[in-house]
Amino acid sequence: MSARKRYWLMKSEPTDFSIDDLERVGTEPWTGVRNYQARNFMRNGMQIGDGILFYHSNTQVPGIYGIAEVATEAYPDPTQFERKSKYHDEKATREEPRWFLVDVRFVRKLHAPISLEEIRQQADALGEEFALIRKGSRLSVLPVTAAQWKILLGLEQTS
DNA sequence: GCCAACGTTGGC
DNA sequence: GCCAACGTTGGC
Repeated sequence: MSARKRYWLMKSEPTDFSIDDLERVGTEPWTGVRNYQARNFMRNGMQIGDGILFYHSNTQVPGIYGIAEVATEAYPDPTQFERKSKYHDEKATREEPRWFLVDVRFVRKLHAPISLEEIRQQADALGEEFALIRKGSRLSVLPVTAAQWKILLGLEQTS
């Protein structure tokens, strides 16, 4: 018995980890999320097989560059326990981990990226609750409705 | 590089 | 519980 598939958008700086990197490795643990809202989406919301829009931030043309999917249930982010990691959290213990992640699996690259600019032009259709273009929102993991998913991928040029 | 917006920390 | 200080995000 599986619940209905959900959709998400996950941001990454391509200099740190890009859609090409994901294609190369296939599956990647989404380490380093240190925001409670984003953590909660991964820990409480995500299910294996959910769709992910892979977004490049902090780059020449910010936007959606590929599709991925949730590959595992949520589990504790191992980097919180690693003293040498920049993601180390001294308040986290293995008995009571603070940060969770899922593994993300490559599905495909888009034929052409869907730029943030194009996405903004669909603001009315996407609705006010869409966190990507909500003023001031910087969430790196955010939910996407089935309707929004359809609108966004409808912007992909297929030629 | 700038800076607005936001989240977190810590003193009180 | 308040809030100033600080750090981070991320578009531009």
